[in-house]
Amino acid sequence: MSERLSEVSDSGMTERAIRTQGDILEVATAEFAANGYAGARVDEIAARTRTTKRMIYYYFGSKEGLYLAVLERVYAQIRRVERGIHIDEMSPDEALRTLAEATYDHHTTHEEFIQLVSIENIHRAEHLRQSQTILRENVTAITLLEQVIERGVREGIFRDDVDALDVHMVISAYACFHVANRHTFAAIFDRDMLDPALQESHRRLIGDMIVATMTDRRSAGGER
Amino acid sequence: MSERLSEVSDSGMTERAIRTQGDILEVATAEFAANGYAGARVDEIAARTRTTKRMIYYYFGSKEGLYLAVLERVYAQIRRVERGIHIDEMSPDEALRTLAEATYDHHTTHEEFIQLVSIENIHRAEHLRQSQTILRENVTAITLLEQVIERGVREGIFRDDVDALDVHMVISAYACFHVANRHTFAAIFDRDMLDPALQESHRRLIGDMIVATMTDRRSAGGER
Amino acid sequence: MSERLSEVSDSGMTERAIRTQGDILEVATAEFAANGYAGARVDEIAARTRTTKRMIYYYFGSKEGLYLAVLERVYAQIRRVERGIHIDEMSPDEALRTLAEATYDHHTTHEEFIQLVSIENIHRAEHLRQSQTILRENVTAITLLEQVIERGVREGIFRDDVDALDVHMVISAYACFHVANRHTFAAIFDRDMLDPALQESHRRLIGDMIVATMTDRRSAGGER
Amino acid sequence: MSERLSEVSDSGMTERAIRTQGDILEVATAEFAANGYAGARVDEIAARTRTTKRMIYYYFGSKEGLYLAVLERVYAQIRRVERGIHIDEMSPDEALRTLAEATYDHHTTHEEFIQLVSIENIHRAEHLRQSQTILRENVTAITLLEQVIERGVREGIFRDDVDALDVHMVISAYACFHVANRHTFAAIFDRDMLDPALQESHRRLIGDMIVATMTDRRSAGGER
DNA sequence: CATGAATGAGGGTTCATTCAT
DNA sequence: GATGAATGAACCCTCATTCAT
Repeated sequence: MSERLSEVSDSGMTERAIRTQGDILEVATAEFAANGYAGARVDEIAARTRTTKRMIYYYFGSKEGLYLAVLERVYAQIRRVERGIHIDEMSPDEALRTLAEATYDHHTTHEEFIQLVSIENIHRAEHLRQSQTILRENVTAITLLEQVIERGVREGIFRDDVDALDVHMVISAYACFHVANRHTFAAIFDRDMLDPALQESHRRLIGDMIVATMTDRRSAGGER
Repeated sequence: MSERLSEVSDSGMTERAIRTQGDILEVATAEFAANGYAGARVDEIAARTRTTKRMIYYYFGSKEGLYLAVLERVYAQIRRVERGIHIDEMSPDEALRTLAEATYDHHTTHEEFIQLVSIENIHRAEHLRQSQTILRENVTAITLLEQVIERGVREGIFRDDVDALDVHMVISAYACFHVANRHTFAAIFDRDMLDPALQESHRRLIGDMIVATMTDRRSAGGER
Repeated sequence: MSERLSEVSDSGMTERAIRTQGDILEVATAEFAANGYAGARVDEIAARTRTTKRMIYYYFGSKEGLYLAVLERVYAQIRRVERGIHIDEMSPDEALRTLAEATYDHHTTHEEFIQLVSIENIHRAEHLRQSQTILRENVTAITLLEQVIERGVREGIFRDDVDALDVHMVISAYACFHVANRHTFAAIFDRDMLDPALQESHRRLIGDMIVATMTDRRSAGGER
Repeated sequence: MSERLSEVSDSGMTERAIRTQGDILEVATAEFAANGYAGARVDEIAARTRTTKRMIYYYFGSKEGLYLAVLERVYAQIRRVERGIHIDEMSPDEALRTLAEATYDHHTTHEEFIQLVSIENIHRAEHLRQSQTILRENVTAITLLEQVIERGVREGIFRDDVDALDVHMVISAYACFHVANRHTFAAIFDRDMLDPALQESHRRLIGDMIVATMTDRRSAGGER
């Protein structure tokens, strides 16, 4: 199952098979994201596809197998974005801001990814844990951050008691929240966090926060 | 439906009826939080209760009615926490840190609440929107924040381009993420964000961040 | 599951429930006997019942559960027959003949039982082994035989190198075969072993065989 | 369909085609014997074969066609055994014992044959009846028995009210039972009828029985 | 208030079989 | 001859919900 997506580029499959699978995956991604794992209907997915329900089982074995493939697909996508970021010639704080904004941009434009992550968490990540591919490839997400922070600390402009994983968490939390909690937030406060009018300032805010925090004199070191 | 909980304190119900309802709600909260709306089973809830499935329908009308009552219950709980916070004699930055930590404390100790919020978002808050009680009472959550920020801005120590809702969002995002994305984060990075060993530093970090951001000279207004 | 049938006489069930279950069991017995475990259709069983398919799952949990209940039912029936046999005042050979004929009579008039046993054997008795009730109660089937044979050996009229289980096997084999292999035998040799015209002589033959064998001078002990 | 196997020896087929068919038949025999007709899976058979599912349909037309071919194969095998028995110079009782033991030997060493016969009986021999080959060739199974019994009766040492088909039935019943009911018998009485330690005495027992019965003075003729 | 019995609609899954290449 | 892709019918099972007592 974990290998399916990579096989797509192999020649073990016909053009048509690739298209069919891709078609199913696209529809399934939307359905699972919109209704949760239990709420999604295999029948409904099949109905929105060029093919039949039977093909879903032919290619993915089960509802869970399909869900897993969907998960791998969206995680593969975010990896591609991460690989496209280049921060070699920036100052540490510039780099930090760039990384923060890249995450913000990805998450706010990939609602389905965030929804699937939420769903996965409701299920205690039990499906995610089955995918060695995802686990293996996605740890590297913080490699860039580690390098930047190390440089900032070495140059004496970053506090040294906040590690890369903490920073990643803060950035992810901020970006995720925009999408994941969009609806309850809007219902209660009547503000759509993804309103284009807010985008620029929100995009800047996460950069501000992370840079202000890492370069803050009072917080860093001292009495702690 | 939305009025049911308030009836509890009325005298239209026997002691026993109140206990039965409370019992059902407690079990239902756990079940919905653990499995999502579609994933939760009415049978399972009934089985874990002292009463029978028939009682669930007697008191709550339907699965959706029960879910709504559960939502109202957990939202009522967070309101009680908010009402208990007193920041009148603190400096704006102290107050900000206090509010941030209170949110952090609540969310990290009420996993079920966060899970239910996640679930509600997957369903585009369509249930939440049905409860006037929740909507009416929970907007007030930012009243305190508004006062603090206004004071800080007036005193010239806070930037003025970040409003109370933004600050609330940032704090909520941080606190939510710890619980909501706990499992995927742990699966990929092998770090449990709720690990007691991390609690102190994580608790401080959100205060640091919000204070550093609001008091940062470079970020506020000016050149941008 | 194993306790179901005995519960029937308890008061934990309404009259109606007992009837419903009995109805289902009767139809299911016929269906499984006629089509095998895999070949039987739950839909078909439900259709031939006063109730619906849902009730089958309500009472028996699964196709397998139903099959198991069917198995217990037919095995309970044969136990009742066995308990009704009285041979206390017969001579050993008379008793032997009586027991043989009782088995012959039961098997040839309970086609479904034999078919279910055949089916069970195709599945390596994996269901039977799950029923402690059947296993526990049906070993006693040879108690009578043991007593009779012991008496015959003691009186010196039976050979002593054939034990009760062997005799049981011989009798069962003969009686089973009439029903279990009825169709292939008829197809090839054009003789219906259950033809009423043959019944008398076939009934006597198994008695003849078992008595002749046990009392045969040449076979017993001696030169072997 | 019924003619397929005979084609094998014709030259209308390549070496390879013959091997492929044999391969399929062997696997199919095991699958049908182990799971029954409905329980056997064409996919599974194909998977255990060197060839693909398509080939099964190419050679055998359908699941039923394959099953029929399997049936013909195992019945052809037992015919070969029968043809190998020579009893011309034996006394009637010796010959009888020899035939009984031959059947016992064949059945206890051809579990799949017995299982397939059981399965066929569950389906009321409806497949068997389609194969003229099997029906035509297997009636001859009792020719030898007929001759022996006739001789015994003529010589006055055999009773004359038990015909060859009855004897065949008794012998078959005994031998079949060892294999066909092996599992339920073992489950209930904890004795494996095919235990090598029992083989010798069980092998002798059927001979004893049939000879004792046919030569028994009391049973034959007389008062009946 | 409370309980076991009952239900209809639909959900996931599987099977034998066929098509296109 | 051989292969992967595709299919429709049906199969087992489950769920929220209601009824009778």
